Amino acid sequence: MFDVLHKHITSKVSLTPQEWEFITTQCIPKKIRKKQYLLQAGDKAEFFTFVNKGCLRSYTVDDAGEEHVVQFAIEGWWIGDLSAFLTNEHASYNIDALEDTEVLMMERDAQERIIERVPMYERYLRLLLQGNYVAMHRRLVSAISTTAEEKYLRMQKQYPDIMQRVPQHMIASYLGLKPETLSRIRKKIASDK
Amino acid sequence: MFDVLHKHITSKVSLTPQEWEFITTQCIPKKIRKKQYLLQAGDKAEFFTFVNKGCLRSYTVDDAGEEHVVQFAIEGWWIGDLSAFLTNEHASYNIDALEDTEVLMMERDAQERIIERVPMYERYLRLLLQGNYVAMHRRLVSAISTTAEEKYLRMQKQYPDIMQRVPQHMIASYLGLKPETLSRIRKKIASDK
DNA sequence: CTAAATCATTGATCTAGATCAATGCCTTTT
DNA sequence: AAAAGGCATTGATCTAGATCAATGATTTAG
Repeated sequence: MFDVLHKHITSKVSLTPQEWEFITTQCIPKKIRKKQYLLQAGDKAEFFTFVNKGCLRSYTVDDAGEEHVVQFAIEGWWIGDLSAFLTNEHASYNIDALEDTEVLMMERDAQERIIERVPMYERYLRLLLQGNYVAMHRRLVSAISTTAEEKYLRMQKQYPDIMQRVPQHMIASYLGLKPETLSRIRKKIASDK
Repeated sequence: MFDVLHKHITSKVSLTPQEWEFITTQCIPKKIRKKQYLLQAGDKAEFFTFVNKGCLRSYTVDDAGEEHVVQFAIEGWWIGDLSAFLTNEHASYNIDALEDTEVLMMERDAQERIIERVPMYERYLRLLLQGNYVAMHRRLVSAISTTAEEKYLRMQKQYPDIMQRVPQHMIASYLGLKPETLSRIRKKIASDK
């Protein structure tokens, strides 16, 4: 149940058995069926979520009603509207399940209780954020300064596992492309080699 | 000399006078003349930099020799190649001064010494990262899902101070646009109202 | 104070990717 | 197993923004 999270945390910091025990008491396990929502825009963003098994995606809906995929999360990833979680505001993203999924949910207060009791947890959070920051930076630079084809190839290289599990039109959305464009790019790449 | 940094840190966490004193011993003040480099791609990224006064920018140069502005930093901002700093690798960004600038430089080891001695500094770093993460997320979503005009208007709204200090073609680069395009957008906006 | 860069603006094209539309292929659902 | 809704693919256009080019304006250097 908690194996994946344990591995994830202890790969970054070390914990005493008591500390780990305490952390597990602060997590709420939950199962989500494919297509169900975990969070909807406008909800209070009371929790952050760790994926044990399965696949989730977060996305925004713009004024024109268009969906934009912000993040995918598979086993071993955290997902949530960090901005709303931190500022205690209403979520501006939706999160739903792309597969039947098992998660651990951690409420804001639980998070804070852990920080109080488990000193190294603060470092874990910092390291987690650092990693995400660096990854997002790469994505941003790629978004601003490369062609559609290059974006696709980079993603292929960086997240081959996700590319295989997720519908193609959602990958297009994640990259800021239209499904038709991605389809043509794939065709071109296939014929190139 | 250290006022700006002191204000910045204590706005997020509280420190004892001794702790603050220790932090100041770990900073290296430096002045940089306009157009000088603070960091060049390929350098070891040994430090992270806090801006006391003035304005810096970080940018990449792509295969075609084109510059892409990644970040601006004015008084009260940190700047550096975080990715390279964390992983102890060579920088992939350049950083140079857009005005005569005063900074405090903190080496990786100094950073770690502070974390050892000043427990709340870890939280400061986490909060700093969180804020940056949220801001970058906004930028990414805007980059992927909005028109050039909207990007410009958003930036105007979010960083009016930077917009006034920085050459227009660098703002274009930051937004992933060409200078000509930004010029036309500005013209259109001016005529709209 | 003058010459030389550097920068913003404007006009005339070009093009990557979007949009519109149609077809067939898988998944779900019944 | 049939029907239906969601997907990927392909073709025919369209368009936002890029590119190329020229002209002033403004900054910088000597």
